[in-house]
Parts: sequence; C-alpha cells; structure tokens
Amino acid sequence: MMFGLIDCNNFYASCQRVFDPSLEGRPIVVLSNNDGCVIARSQEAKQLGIPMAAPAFMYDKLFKEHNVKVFSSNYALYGDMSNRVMSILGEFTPDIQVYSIDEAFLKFNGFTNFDLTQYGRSIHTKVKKCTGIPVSVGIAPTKALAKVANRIAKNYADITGNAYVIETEEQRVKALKWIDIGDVWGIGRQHAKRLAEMKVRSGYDFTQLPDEWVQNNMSVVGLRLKHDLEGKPTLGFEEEHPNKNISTTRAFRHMTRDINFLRERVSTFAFTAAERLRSQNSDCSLVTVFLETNRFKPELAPYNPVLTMPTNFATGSAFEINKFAQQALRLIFKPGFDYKKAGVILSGITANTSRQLNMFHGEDPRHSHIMQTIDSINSKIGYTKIMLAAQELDQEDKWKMRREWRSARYTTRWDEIPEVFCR
DNA sequence: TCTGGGGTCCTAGGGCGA
DNA sequence: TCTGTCGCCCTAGGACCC
Repeated sequence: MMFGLIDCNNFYASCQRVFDPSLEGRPIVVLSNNDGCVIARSQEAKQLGIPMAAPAFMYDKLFKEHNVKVFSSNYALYGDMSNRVMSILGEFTPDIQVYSIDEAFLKFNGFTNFDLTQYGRSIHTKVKKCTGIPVSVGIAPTKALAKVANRIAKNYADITGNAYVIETEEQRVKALKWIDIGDVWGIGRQHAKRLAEMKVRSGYDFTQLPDEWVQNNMSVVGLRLKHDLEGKPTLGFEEEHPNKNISTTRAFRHMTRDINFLRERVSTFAFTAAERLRSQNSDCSLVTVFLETNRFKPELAPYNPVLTMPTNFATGSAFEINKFAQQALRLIFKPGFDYKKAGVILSGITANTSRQLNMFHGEDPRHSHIMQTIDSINSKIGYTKIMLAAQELDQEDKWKMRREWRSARYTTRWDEIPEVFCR
C-alpha cells in the first residue's frame, strides 16, 4: 500500500494566473484579510526574497520596484478551484483525504503492478489540463515520506516530471538525508531549534535518535512522526469528519475601545460561526469569546482575555449562541484597552440529530424553524443576506475589510464570469 | 496608517467521585 | 467518619499544520 500527496504549487497565486495568463512569469503575491500580510507567493515572488507572512506595508517599495502583482485574497475563487482539483484527483483512486484547500492524500491500494511514477505524472498532466493549476505528486509507503517525496518532485520538477516515488530503502535514506530537519512535516520552529542544538540537521538524523528521547521531548506526536519516517505507517488515513471547533475571528482595521463596536462584531462572528455549525449538521454546547489588544505595539498595555460559556444544552441557534457570546463579552470587556482583534469559537460539538434533552433548559423550539428559513434564503442568494438585528448595517463602513486588490470571482458569480472577445 | 484566519492534537494539572 | 489514592474529565496553553 502506498500513499500519495498531491499539492497544488503556489495555489492562490496559481488560481489568479489561470484567469490572467499575462501574469505568467511575473511575480505575484496574495494578501490575507485586511490586506495585512503575504499568504501566498508565486515562484518569482519567492525568488525576490519575499517571506511567507511578510507584512504587506513593509514590502510596498519592493513590490513597486519589481512590478509585483498584488492581490487581495479571493476565497470564493480559491474554494471553487480547489473543488475542481479535488474532484479530478478522485478519478485516480477511490481513497482520497482532502487535507487542506490545496492538498490531498491519496491511498493506492492494490496498485502493485503500476508504474507509480508514470501514474503520478499523469495526475499532474490531467489536473493542469482541466484546471490550469500545476500540482506536484509525492508517493511513498507512509504519509510523512509522501510529504518528503512531494518536496523532491517540486524542487526537481525538471528531472522528476512533477512526480517522485520513494519505494526502496535506498531511496528512503537518500531522501531523508536530503531534507532539512526544519522542512520535515510536523517539525515546527521550536522543535527545529532544539534539534539543531543537538546537531540533528536532516530528516535522517532525526530517525537516528532513540525513541525514548523523542517520546519524552516531543510527545507521542514526535514519536509517531519518527516511525512514519522510518517507513512504518503510523499516521492514519482519516475519513472526513465534522469539525470539532468552529471559529470566526478577525483583526480590525483600527484599534477600538468601544464596547458597542465589539458587541456588533461579536454578534456577526456568532452568526457566521452558527451558520457554519448548522451547515455541518452540528450543535455546540460551549461558546468561547476572546479579545486581543495589539501584540505589535509593546508600548500599549496588553490584555487578552478568553472566556468559555457552557450553554447547558446543545444548540445551533444563532440567537442562543449570540446570547452566550454577548454575556461572555460583557464579562471580559474592560474599558481603557485598545482592542485589535476578537473572535467567537464554538466547541462541544455534537450531531444535531442526537440532541440530548435537558429538563430545565433548552433551545426555544421556534428557533430551529427560523434558522432553517434563514439558511435556505441565504443559500439561495449565495451569500449571507439575512442577519441578526444586532449586526448593524450602518456600521459597515467602520469595520469593512480592506480589500483593495481583489480579482473577480470568476467562477462563482454570474456577473463576474470572464468574457472572451474574438477579433 | 498598515502585521491573517481556521483548524488539530497533546500534556499538565486541578476538581471530583468511587 | 476520615483520609489517601486512582482514574476520569475538563481546561489552559503550547506545539503543529495550511
């Protein structure tokens, strides 16, 4: 049995390029919400030395100097392109685990007589032809090794033809000696630093550490990773499951001390999170609200409170969820601080088919009818149109996200579909 | 002026009932 | 009845991912 990891190259930047081929060869960056920092870069932008998560305002000059094309994020477009890619991947094997918006694991069961390198290349070709998105394919006996193989496929695309397979022990050792420890899946900055101090430089060095040390210093998570890299499949193939947490959080454009502003934001977050909760047919029983001051301004007093409210009954009602969220906000809000960010997190998630009755508390039975109606109207329109009264429409300008450079939603809005003119 | 958002899993430590 | 211990559950915080 083999695992494949298919990863879209520079996904957001590639999506932009599909609809504007004149961008071929030109550096592209895509910015986070609020046009805050760089979250995706084309190869050319990477070569200019623009790091991941670079604050956009610090790189304005470089963008201009090198004629970098800047985009605000356009999740409607990326989500739709992702669905297209994933559905094509599903044609190559019935076992697929969508790992993120731009990555999927495939399970190759009973492919023993296949030339997997050729098969991997054909995946690349088909996805590119049907969607315009370039992908890299890594195939190996475990997920962590498939990640390494994927990196090799991408780094040496000319030689590998965008697909690389780790099959033999020799290939495994060679690949692990090649990869930097910090680039191994599951080794973040903290662990990389500690390991470097111990002269662990490559993935191979890591596999030479004693199990005991890894378990004691990096928990079972680290140990599982080590075994996976040794070629013993340890990381499973998870079926799709509903989220265990649902959060809606945003940084504000400007800092605020205004409780009314925060009340409105929290209502909106509660409403959005509840909508997503219902869309996966779930209820929640815990509502968490947090506030944050500006962590980039050390001269301002920090205050980052978090509070979780138990609802005592499972609910998917935006009214109930917002009621608890507002209570939490009232309890944690302190005047005199400059708030920069807030969020609502729903947890204690259960299927809404198995709602446990509570003798004393419960959701107003009318709510579920109202929620169903709201969901069906909003889904017909295609985006949220009906809101809670607490979400003040006329406040919109105060908090509206900065999105100066958003491209058209080419594939999800009739009025933004690209037009082709023939001469 | 301007620094994202949405997740997962694990561990330690406290409360609490058997 | 008092006290100690064990295990379960919960939460906070930290690590990681994209």
